[in-house]
Amino acid sequence: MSDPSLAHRPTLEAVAARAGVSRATASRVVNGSDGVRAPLAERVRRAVDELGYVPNQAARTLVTRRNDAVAVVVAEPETRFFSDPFLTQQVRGISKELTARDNQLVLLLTEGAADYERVGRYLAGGHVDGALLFSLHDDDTLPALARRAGVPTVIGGRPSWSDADTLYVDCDNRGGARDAVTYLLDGGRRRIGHIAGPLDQTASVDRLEGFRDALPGTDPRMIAEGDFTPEGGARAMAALLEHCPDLDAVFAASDVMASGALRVLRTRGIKVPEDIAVVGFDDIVSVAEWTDPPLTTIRQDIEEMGRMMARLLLRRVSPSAGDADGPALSSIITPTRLVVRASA
Amino acid sequence: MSDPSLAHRPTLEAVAARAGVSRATASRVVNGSDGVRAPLAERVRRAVDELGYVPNQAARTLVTRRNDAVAVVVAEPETRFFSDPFLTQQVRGISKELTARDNQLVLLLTEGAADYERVGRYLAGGHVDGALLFSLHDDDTLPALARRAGVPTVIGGRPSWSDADTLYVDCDNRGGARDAVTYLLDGGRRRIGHIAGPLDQTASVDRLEGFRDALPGTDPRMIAEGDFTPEGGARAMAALLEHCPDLDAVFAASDVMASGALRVLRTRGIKVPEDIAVVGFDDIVSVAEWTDPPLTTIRQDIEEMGRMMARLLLRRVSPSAGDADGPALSSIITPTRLVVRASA
DNA sequence: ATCGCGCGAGAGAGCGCTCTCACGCCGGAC
DNA sequence: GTCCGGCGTGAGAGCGCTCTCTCGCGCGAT
Repeated sequence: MSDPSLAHRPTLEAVAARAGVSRATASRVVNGSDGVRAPLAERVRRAVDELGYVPNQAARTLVTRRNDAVAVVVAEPETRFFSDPFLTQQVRGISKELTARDNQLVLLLTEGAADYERVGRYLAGGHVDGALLFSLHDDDTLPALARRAGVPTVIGGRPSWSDADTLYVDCDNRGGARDAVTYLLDGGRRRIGHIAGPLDQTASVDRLEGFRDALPGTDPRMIAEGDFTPEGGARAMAALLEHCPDLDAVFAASDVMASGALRVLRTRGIKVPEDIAVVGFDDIVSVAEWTDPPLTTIRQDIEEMGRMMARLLLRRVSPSAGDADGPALSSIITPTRLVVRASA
Repeated sequence: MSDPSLAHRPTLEAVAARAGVSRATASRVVNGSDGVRAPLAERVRRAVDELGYVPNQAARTLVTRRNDAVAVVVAEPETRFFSDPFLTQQVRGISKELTARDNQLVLLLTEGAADYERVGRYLAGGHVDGALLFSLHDDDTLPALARRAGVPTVIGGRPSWSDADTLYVDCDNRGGARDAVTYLLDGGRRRIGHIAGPLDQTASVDRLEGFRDALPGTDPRMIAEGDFTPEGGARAMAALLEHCPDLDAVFAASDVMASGALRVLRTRGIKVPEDIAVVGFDDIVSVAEWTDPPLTTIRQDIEEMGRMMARLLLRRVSPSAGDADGPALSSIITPTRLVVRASA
């Protein structure tokens, strides 16, 4: 309020005056459009420097209808499931990509229905050029909201519905899970249990599918559902042990649940990996490297997934700008990689 | 881009026309200023609803010079130290407070000097009304940058310089540390070591001070410097054990370092808390509750600190708006609380 | 009945920018 | 030498909103 340095912010008009050109020409130079002769352009650039001119984004947005800003919408209740570092890393990737393309990141955290309405209004308000949607549950209304608002979106994680028009970025959950189990099988394990995530999330379902791919016809009691928390992992581990005392391996659908499982095993004096091998999923370093023993897990490049989401969205927002505009945009499934540590 | 629903966004003009009033009156109603007679106001409100009118923020900003947006600037390199959950929680608090006051959160992550320049330009560009600065190191240029840009700021964590004009929010690091050590002393521990954080951060220094308050004249070798990582905590623990084999307690300046320390103790077969008691700091639930044994620690209300930062900034931005405007704004030190779990 | 006052409403001027359009100038073709 | 075409530049019209200023109306006081 009444800040001097904000008050004397030079306008394009001032730059033009100083450079002895019209506002239109100054604008052309500032926006890098060609067709301005070198000496003039140079004069304008000097004036910009001398005055410390910075374009007023509001004025620009008002006429161009572009915000150069993207919303990242995170549905809070679900955030807990995906342990926090996951989100943080993804946001980091998004931020980098957005920055590289001169876009801003507006963070919208929601909790509860009232917030959805607020987000809907915000998106409809045309404040952002696009939105990145996170941690949706099965019948989440957020994508519909965004669509109604006419805001291009990209979703983090495969949504439960299929729709050619819906763009998302996810890792190869199924393939990764398959790899994990295959690795256990290759290591001679035969009685392999699975700690699944909540089955109303596609990631959990896909990982379970992968487990089944490698181990068809598994007794359903070898599969226990957790909730992506350590507690859930611990409970699931206990259940597994109960149904199958001679278990020799477990594949958990997340590192965090695996850490809960490890805890139960340690408490009961069961040696990992000697008695039971454990494989996680995610490779969240702060978890997987610091469990005891360190966790063998399936790595997904979380930050890169973030970058990809941002890139995809930006291309959707302005098809011409992106890379040499390929054909239709499509969802992306990133590969996973087995990272062997000590737990299996 | 050419989106239909964005294209027909109704303007205030349209609302006014539908309600049969002037644009000025419509504006008055939309902005909740009084002095519009009830029936007219009602007509305008109905028109807004029917048309689904949402004010164009860019146009509004252009004239009011207010953005209703706040930047959260996080200096990346340091982020690793404060383990991620810390930041996430704080941002959550900020987001809630901002949302409640109809402000947006623009997230700016930086890494390296080049990014600082970019952030400087952004702040100078007047895109936001204020900035929240995080994880600064000792001679960080960010605050100066923000000041030059004329953007009101609030800093997360006590900065190393003192300056009446600088507002920050931090927890009572010193008092918390003192409480931790006092608790250990009360439990009969006598040979207490300290795993400090990097001493170029005020939080580490303050916690060390608190340690010394409770245990004046401690042999310097009872203090080992870590770096807020589990590895650092582990190394520091090992060093402590070396210099003082009959240690009976450790106060670590962070939960994350404590987790590293616990690991070393477990490896060496030293029982916690029987042989050595361990107290952490932060109470990052995902860490403290899931170490083995669960960590006794000093709790700081991270989310609340985030809220306070936001509130402070908003009051600084528009002194009139805030609560019944108290006198001068001042920095805030929040209390800490000892949380007893199993490790001490 | 006249005057003045105050409140509610409208008219209109920008905020700083982009972009279309018109214009002037220079070079090449006739 | 005249004409045309095209490129480089300037003039000006808004984008959608807020806010000041003015105006008109109805009321109480004289």
